[in-house]
Amino acid sequence: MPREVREREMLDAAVATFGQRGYRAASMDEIAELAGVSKPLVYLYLNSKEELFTACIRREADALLAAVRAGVVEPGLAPDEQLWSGLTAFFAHTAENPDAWSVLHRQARTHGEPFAAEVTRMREELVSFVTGLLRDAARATPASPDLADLGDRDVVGIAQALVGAAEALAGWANETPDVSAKEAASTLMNFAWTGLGNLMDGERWPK
Amino acid sequence: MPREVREREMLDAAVATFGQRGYRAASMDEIAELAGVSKPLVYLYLNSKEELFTACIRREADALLAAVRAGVVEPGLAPDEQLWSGLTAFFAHTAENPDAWSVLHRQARTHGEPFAAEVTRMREELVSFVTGLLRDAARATPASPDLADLGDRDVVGIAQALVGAAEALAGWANETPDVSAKEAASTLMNFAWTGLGNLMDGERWPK
Amino acid sequence: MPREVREREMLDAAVATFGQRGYRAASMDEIAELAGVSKPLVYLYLNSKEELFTACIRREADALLAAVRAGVVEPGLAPDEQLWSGLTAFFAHTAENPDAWSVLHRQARTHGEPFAAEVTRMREELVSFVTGLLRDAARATPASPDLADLGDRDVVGIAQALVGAAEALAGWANETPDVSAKEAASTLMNFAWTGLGNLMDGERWPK
Amino acid sequence: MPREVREREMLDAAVATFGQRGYRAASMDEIAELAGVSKPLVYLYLNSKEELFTACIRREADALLAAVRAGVVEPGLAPDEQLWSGLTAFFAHTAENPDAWSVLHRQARTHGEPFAAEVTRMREELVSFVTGLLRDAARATPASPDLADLGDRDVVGIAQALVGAAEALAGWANETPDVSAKEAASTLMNFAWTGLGNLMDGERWPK
DNA sequence: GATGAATGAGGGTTCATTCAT
DNA sequence: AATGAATGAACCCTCATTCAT
Repeated sequence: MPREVREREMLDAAVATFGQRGYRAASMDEIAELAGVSKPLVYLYLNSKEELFTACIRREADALLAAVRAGVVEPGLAPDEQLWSGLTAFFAHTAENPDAWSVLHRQARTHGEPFAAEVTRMREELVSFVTGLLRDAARATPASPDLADLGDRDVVGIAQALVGAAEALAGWANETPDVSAKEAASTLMNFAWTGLGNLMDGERWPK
Repeated sequence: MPREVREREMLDAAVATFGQRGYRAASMDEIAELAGVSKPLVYLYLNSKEELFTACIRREADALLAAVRAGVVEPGLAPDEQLWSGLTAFFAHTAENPDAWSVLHRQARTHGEPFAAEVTRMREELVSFVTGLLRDAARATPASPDLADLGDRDVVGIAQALVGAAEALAGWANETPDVSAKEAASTLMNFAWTGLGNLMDGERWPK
Repeated sequence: MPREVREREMLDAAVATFGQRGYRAASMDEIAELAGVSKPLVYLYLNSKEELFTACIRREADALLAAVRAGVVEPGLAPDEQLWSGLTAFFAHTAENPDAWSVLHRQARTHGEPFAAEVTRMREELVSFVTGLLRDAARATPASPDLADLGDRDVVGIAQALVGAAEALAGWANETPDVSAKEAASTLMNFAWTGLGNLMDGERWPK
Repeated sequence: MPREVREREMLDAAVATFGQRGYRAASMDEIAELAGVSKPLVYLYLNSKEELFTACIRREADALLAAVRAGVVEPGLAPDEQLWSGLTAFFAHTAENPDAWSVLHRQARTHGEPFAAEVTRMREELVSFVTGLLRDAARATPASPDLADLGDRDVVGIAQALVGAAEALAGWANETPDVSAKEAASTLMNFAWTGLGNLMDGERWPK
């Protein structure tokens, strides 16, 4: 069997095992067995547990970023609709790849460097993606005094909050039966776009 | 030395060690040494690593809940101001107890049952606390058609999103220099109460 | 059983195993079994294979040096008789501790730093011990133009040769039946003190 | 590429690797890579690690013996000058082939049978070569009562000591900067031919 | 003549846990 | 109330060796 194929199978097995057991609790034995190969082959191809885990993180981070970007490509949409598209793609992807999501959201950030750095990279790309959306939206609103008086730090903070809310909802949606990606995205838009204050007054998203 | 005191010292040492190393990487040896006692004594008082970790989680979850509740007790406040108080207390507590926060937010949820259950319990109490606030607020807004048409699931989802956003901001605030609890709370209120849509239009919290 | 005793037993087992198998081929399992303890206890007391081996080398090097020095203490002897005493003690010690001798002469010098350094230290002490003897002898021979025109390097070289010859004879004596320490020492004195050129002419040591 | 050439390249690589790493630490992977061939080819030609190492030892032992014999062929020389020639050749060869010398002197004798036997064979040939020289020399000294009263065992012991001294000096010369083969040989002749007792009295070799 | 793919076996190290005192 | 001594089990990693092509 060609190396490339085997290597992908190993990564699949590793993501599943790491996602379910955690980095430390996952054993190379279990990963090898799940991949249907012997342990030495895993080492031959991926060198060490650390490199294997890093390779998992990188692959899944790239896949998630790609999924979100792909979900938002339709041009000419209003900013809130773009955001909604991205969120829907995000929730759909995490729901379809729960082990990968566990690796990224839980395991990788819990086991120190050099793993956290990989996820921080992804998170920063998501955050900058969101801040881009927000700034675009602000520019497109003529009456707006822009987001200028919020300051860069506030904007980043808000994006962090949005990503964190999305991540929490992803976990909740995965554990709650029958919550579709669209429903999760709508819930989040209600919360994040409309704002609690206006929800109180009966407003809803989409208006 | 009385048992109760020793036990608290052990839990302190355990929270610090688990928080910094993670559940698996923390060794009973290290915890015992940090607590200044011999390993068999740890076992005598706390039975096993699993029970020790569970005790840590439970103690810190209760402490965090208590801190948030204590931050909100002033009666007669407007709902948004109550929310702001609770968030401020939350951010202050997590900033002052980073190891405890690491145990609750990262470690406990990363290492499967029975630990995740403890955190889920805490999270659900936070969520129900927040939903209570929201429902109270809605009742206090006469013009509101209440939150009724949102459905229970939406309300819970929104609360989950709020808690998730708060958790993400807590992490970000801990890693970013000089972000005070009040600043984090204000950022979150801007995001969560005002809503992104209205931020675009120049609105800010507090109005 | 008290720690000190156990530790000595472990070192005994380790010297035997390292001496017979070599550093790499000796397994911690075998050493532990020969010492009658479990492997973790070996690690608890001696930390690692490397430290264990180093401890063996150090202990045996010190023991050998002490044996040689003890063999030479009689004051007032002529230099050649002092040398003969030291050599006899050396051959007796190596014959009685063949595993220790293997560790020092073969294993330690074959497995790079930091082991070789320990043996180099011992060898240098032996060499400086021998050069001391030689210089004393030269001073005590009034007619001698001293060893001055030999230069320091020649003296060290000669001492190295003597130690090397002794080491080779030790190996040969251990493998050849019924070669006593005294016989080996006498053979070496014939070679080293009398010199081949004079042996040819029928001279012998002692004259 | 013809088999013979490939095989020599493999042995070269193996001698270098074994000499530097030691028998156990050298891996077939590293040897194959250094030889520029795939691992199965090494097995095809040399069957196993053990046989490969044995082949290395045999080749280098023969080369060293040949070098010493070649250094001594000039007929009609005095016995001490013949000995000096042989030693010079020995020191020159070991200095030019440090990896080979490491294999013979250190590695081969440190890793038990069947390797030690190969070196013992070589050593015995050296010893019998030297005893031949000595006996020839004794016969050529009319006044000498021959070496008869030394007994065979003494002669062999003396030859062992000489070879051991030469080996020790070879190691010392390799580690000490700027010690030429001739200098090492002269130092050894001073020691071995003249004898320490006469060095004390100011004698030197050559007289 | 030559190799990419693959593995059984074994070694160093760590750790949660217990027993006798 | 407290500990020094000890271990079974498991984990990461390496390596000599083979097979199909």
